[in-house]
Amino acid sequence: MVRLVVASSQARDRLLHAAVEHALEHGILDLSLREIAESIGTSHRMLIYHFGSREGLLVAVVREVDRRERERLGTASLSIVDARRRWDHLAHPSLRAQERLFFEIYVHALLGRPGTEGFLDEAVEGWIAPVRAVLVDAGIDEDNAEGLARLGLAVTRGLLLDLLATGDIAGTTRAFELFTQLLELVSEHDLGHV
Amino acid sequence: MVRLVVASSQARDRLLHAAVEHALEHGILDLSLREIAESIGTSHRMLIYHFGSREGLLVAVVREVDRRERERLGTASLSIVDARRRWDHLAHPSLRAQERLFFEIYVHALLGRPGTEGFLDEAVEGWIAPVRAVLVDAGIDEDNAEGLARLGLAVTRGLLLDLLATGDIAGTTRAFELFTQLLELVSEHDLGHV
DNA sequence: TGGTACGTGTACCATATGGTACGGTTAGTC
DNA sequence: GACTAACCGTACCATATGGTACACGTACCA
Repeated sequence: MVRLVVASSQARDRLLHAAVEHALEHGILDLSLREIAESIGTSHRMLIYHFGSREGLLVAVVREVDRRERERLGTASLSIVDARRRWDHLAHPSLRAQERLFFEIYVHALLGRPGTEGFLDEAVEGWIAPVRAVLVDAGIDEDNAEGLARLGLAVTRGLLLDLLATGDIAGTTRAFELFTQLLELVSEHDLGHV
Repeated sequence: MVRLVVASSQARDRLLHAAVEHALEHGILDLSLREIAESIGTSHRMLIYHFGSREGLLVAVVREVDRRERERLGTASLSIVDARRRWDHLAHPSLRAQERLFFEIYVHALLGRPGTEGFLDEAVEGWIAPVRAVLVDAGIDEDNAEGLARLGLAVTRGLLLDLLATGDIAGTTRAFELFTQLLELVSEHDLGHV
């Protein structure tokens, strides 16, 4: 009998967890069923069995990473107040591997590889609306909130890339604080509307 | 006889060009010697011959992409004046594939894969100094120039990622312009020194 | 007790990969 | 013309991969 819909089970969760752990350390790009299985002392046959195929596992891993990222970057953390603590939250050392994997999947999705459908929409568009709302609440001109939300996401991801590359927590924190100070100037000035 | 140092030649350039073209379209992560060779009607044996190994070719491709990126982002384009035209230059449609490949190698390097040594230093640290100089010339406070340079690079790359993901040229352009307007406010206000 | 569905391991297959052995071709040089 | 070295193609090899066939065990239920 062919398994079309994979059921959830404890064993499946264990396999998925191992796959994510493996991806966090070694990347997802050359994800190998045998390596993952070996890391928890089972056979790659199990991964095929529980996820249908390699791509099935890849989809599950992508979804899981996406879920963790969204869980971590709750809208609460997007408030523009207390920038230092917010950046510390975003850039916490224990989350480096997760962030790196996130960007890896991001690029993966840019290349249109199977298993990443919908990832980019969630990663970009899915964040603009909530950030925009937070900005408006913080007193930002509505006409500029959309652009500033986009800008804020870009700054966050750009600086996270910088941090991943250099490990310079002080420099990136300083840059992030500068950005928030710039934002504070917005409420005191008109930016002109394009 | 073993070729330790590969000489430059017309044939080698042709192979490298084909490899870069292939990477621009299909990515560099699962770079296949056979596919590249096939795309110009030769055998993968030639790539091994001219580049020593798969990794040798990968190094050459990375270097070439790095060179193109630096050639394109000359410091001239980093001036903060005429933001609209600068962004149009950065985000020119014909350069999307190149930018995507750049990010791909960036992630590649974050995972510490062979062939990407030195790439991150060039991609981040190598740009901060020139941008910083441009900012100082433009009248930015010296104490803030370093952080703003870092911020500017982050904004540029973050928005390029956004653009690659969404294709929304209008939205990203608007966000970029907002950023330059924020910068203009800097020269009129103290930012506080951390 | 017999049967059925699920879960797991072993062995295997077809394929694709990087790399090598070897032979052939061309161009330059004595 | 003969030798040499660079250049290139064909055939091959060892390996790793995703996927499949099949056998075995367990749990549940009639």
